[in-house]
Amino acid sequence: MVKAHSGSGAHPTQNRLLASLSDADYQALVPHLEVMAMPLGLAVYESGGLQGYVYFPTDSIVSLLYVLENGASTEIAVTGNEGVVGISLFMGGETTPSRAVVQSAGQGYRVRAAILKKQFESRGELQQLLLRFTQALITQMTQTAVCNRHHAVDQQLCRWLLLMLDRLPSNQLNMTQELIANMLGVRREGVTEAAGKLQAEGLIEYSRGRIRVLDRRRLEFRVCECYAVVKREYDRLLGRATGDS
Amino acid sequence: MVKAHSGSGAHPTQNRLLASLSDADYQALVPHLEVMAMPLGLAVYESGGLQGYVYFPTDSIVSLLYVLENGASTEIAVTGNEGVVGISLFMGGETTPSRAVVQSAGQGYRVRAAILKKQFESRGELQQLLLRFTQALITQMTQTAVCNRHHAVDQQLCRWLLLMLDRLPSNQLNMTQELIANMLGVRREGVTEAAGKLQAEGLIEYSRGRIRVLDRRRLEFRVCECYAVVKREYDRLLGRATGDS
DNA sequence: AGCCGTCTGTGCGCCAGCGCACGAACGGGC
DNA sequence: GCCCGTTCGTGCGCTGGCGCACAGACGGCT
Repeated sequence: MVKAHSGSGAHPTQNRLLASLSDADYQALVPHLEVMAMPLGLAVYESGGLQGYVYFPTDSIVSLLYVLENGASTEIAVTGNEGVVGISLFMGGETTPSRAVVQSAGQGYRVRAAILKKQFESRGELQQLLLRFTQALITQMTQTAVCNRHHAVDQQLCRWLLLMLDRLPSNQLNMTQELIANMLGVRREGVTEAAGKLQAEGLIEYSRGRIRVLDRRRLEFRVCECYAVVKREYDRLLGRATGDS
Repeated sequence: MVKAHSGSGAHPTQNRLLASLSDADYQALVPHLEVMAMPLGLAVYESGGLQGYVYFPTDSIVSLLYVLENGASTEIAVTGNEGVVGISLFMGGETTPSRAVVQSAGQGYRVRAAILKKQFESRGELQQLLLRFTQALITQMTQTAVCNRHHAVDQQLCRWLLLMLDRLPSNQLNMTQELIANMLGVRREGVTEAAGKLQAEGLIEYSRGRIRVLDRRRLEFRVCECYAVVKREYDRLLGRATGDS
């Protein structure tokens, strides 16, 4: 059952949430962690569907997104190695009306929901950690709502790029403009235009689904306030981040 | 200390969250509840501010809203007698970067955060209830984000009216178009136009900050899917609602 | 080398919502 | 009953993003 040390040297502490557990909580959870490949596009949860696992990304990134009846979609939040996917499984609702899709391929760990839930209910510290993460996630969601309403596409793109970058080992992300458009809930052409601006300014460089961030500093200068608000809350609630400015 | 029976016959069970507590939890909490007037515009929480109380509205309604640096604002979610205001106080973060403002005057109860938190940590059932409520709130927030992005102002107005209606004893709400505009994060003129449409269709009737809903059924027919999604989640997670179609 | 599917750039017309600037209508206070 | 502040209606021009349509450009595959 202990499969925590297989594959390419993956280790549970690569997920910062797991890493900040107390020794007791950590030891209790580790035997139930399974390493898992998270390929691009994998739907970790479906809207309203019952899934039995909770996921801890290490070098992968998962988007929570909502798909409308007419097919239009919007990303609600994004989770990488700083968090956990599937909060509804310990919040008591079992499911949510949104999807969770792997946006950046990599690895992660998963635990059976029942096991995590049991530990959630018994161990105070694990619970507090998960709840604080949930609150951070809420901040990200609300800020997304506000940003959707008030800010222009190119600023939203900046925000999104920085969110991804914070959760990525390198400064390169594999993502077509079409996909980004789905995330931001805008037209693909809108992304082309916004990305064109950023490229012209020398902030990024991309071709055919491969984006490299050249100047993170200036990206942070160009982004709307929303990014900093979210970042600050994550740092405050979960401790200082790594891939940082 | 027992101030639960003062004023105009207010009773804790008028808040549905309190009403659905087990007898033990309820009895433990009641001595610490204080009746409280919730006048229009009262800022129950300020962004980032430390407030010592958690609030349970009875016939009042509180908006969670986010104010941008330039003064523009957007409502994130709305809470009435079905819930509680101040989740960050038991989620572990103590505060959030958003405001909470009374949108519809009335009464409510408040408890010192420390007391609620203690019971949250000891009593399993109270905790589960609050967490399920939190998840419902998250659904409302995400749906707001999506609706902001994809739906027209008049549909959003329908959604908003229905949300308020569900939390109000009557079919009348006191709210200027200016205020509604702040909530929806749009121009006042946009609300004038949208409200004009609804009035022309005979769905509502309003004058000088007083809106009466004449035909709730048709309002539900006109609203976007977002309302039903949220409603369904609230019903699923918190039990069947009252002010219902 | 050549092909073909994917990805990106661009150019329309269109419309919703914005920002601004008034004017009208209502209603409470003296 | 009058006045004045609040609330609501309306008419601009402007812009950002949408929907559509098509052309170039890159890259993997045979």
